[in-house]
Amino acid sequence: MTLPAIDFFSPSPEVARRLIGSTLLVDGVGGRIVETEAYDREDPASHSFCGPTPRNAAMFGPPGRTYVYQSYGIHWCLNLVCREAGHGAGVLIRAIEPLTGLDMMRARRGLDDVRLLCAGPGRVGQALGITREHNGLAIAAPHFELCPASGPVQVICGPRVGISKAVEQPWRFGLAGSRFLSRPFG
DNA sequence: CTTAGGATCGCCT
DNA sequence: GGCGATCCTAAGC
Repeated sequence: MTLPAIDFFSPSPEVARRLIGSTLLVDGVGGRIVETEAYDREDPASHSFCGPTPRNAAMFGPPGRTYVYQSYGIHWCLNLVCREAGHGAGVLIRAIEPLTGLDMMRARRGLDDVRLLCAGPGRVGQALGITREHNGLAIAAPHFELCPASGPVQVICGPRVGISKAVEQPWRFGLAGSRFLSRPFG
């Protein structure tokens, strides 16, 4: 029994919840999404809060595409754009349970521990080989594979991580009981 | 042109 | 729990 495909025109918290349990591959490497965060316009913690800029342009583009940004000059982080074009909403992929292409991910990360391969947005980017070249691409395009969960998924939520504003919004979502989260839920 | 700071990570104590 | 890495962006002068 397969759930319907994710509607990226939906509000970002809804998409973030729906993405939990989905399988994401980039050039055949990846696994099951176990942690996401939603961001939206009118959200002080969002890159889109101050309006469109060259950097966040993809976030104001069509839904169902990627928004890739670099964090702290080091880490590449992957988002999926939500809502209608021009709105400025997205979902940050924070953690993945590694399933496919383990050796490739180990090589890219320089680690053996499967638990740490994709436990955090920067780690996800490194393990999946995400770079600026991946910014603004359709998630339905050849290099990507996104398959909805094949059954019911138990999702938990809590406050987002690593932000100083709008911390109270419980827009972080996770797969209940997963050992591949970037950190436990409160 | 200059500058401050960030949706993080890894290593230190 | 704290801090340095490391670089790009955006805003200010």
